[in-house]
Amino acid sequence: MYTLAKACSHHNHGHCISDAINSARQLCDERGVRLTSLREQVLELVWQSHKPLGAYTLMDMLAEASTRRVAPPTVYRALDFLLEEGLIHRINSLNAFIGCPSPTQKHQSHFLICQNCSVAVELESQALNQSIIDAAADSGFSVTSHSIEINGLCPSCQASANKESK
Amino acid sequence: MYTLAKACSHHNHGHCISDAINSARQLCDERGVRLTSLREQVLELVWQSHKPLGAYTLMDMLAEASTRRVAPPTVYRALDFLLEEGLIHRINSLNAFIGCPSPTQKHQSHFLICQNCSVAVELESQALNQSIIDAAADSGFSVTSHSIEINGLCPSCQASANKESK
DNA sequence: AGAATTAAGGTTATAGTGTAACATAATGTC
DNA sequence: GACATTATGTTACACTATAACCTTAATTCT
Ligand SMILES: [Zn+2]
Ligand SMILES: [Zn+2]
Ligand SMILES: [Zn+2]
Ligand SMILES: [Zn+2]
Repeated sequence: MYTLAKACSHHNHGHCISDAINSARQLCDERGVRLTSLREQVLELVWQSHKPLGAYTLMDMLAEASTRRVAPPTVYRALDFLLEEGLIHRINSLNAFIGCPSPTQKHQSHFLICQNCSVAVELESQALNQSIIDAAADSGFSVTSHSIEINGLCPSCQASANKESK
Repeated sequence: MYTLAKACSHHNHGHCISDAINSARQLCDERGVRLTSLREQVLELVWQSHKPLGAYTLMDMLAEASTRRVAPPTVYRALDFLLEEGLIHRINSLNAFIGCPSPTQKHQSHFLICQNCSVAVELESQALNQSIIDAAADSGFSVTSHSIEINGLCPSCQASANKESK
């Protein structure tokens, strides 16, 4: 799991990409599912940044990279596969997709989303998970999945905002 | 705030509707904003059930009720107003809207959504709110808003499922 | 290896969701 | 009533996602 501080500040992002691709290959191999070149290419495009990207943006990037036209179903099918295998998540409030840094551990989609720089990072909190389970149980609700999307400002954008206001 | 048990079982739903309309009128009056007949009509349609409804469904209901054609911007503008005033919420994972039973108290959008009967009810948990604030603070993230969408089975659908499997 | 089967991707068309831009009507202010 | 403001009507379009059908590639089974 990457920290928010890392994702929204300067870092060697090549490592993020190669780590994601490598663990995806291993994971797919272990599960006996096929990480085809198209799927890998889409995963790599998703990982170009820590910002969620829309399907049509990915489609354009794909078209640009391969000098051939790409139609929506092509990218959506790849995205469906990646979602299914937990290699990416979908941010519902943005209609956008982002790479998962820890696809081997099954987990729910919980995100911090900076409304200034658009960076989104996963939030992992056992206390938060427990709060959800408890709250649902109080209502007699049986939980199968949940998503949390928290909007606000990442540390670097808070710093910029403070400078501005001085 | 309605309980989940009430919303997903038989109850006098007329009360839900009239309560919602009455408090909306009062709230808009106090705030000096106009609950026009169109806005009130959309609010009433949203409250026809405890299930989130899409904008186009509402548009069709509106057209059917008023024997005149209604275009998307008409319903979206009414929905925007109702969202702005906190009279309804948007369920991002469903692209749908649902009435808020407690619009006078400002709060975030936290929902339990039954994947069987589609009923969605708000979840109010101070512990959950605190968990979010704490988890975000740990990352140095400054929160402005958040939404939680929990999918699963409501009590009555759990009961039905148990019967089925016997 | 060759045939049968399955999985993945290509292609076209269309469904579903949401807005921009501009015109008209209603409301509020002086 | 003149004027500014707000709300709604209208048309056209942008963005997001899927259905249906066909072709190609990979896997499986003799
Ligand atoms: Zn990175
Ligand atoms: Zn930021
Ligand atoms: Zn009710
Ligand atoms: Zn149910």
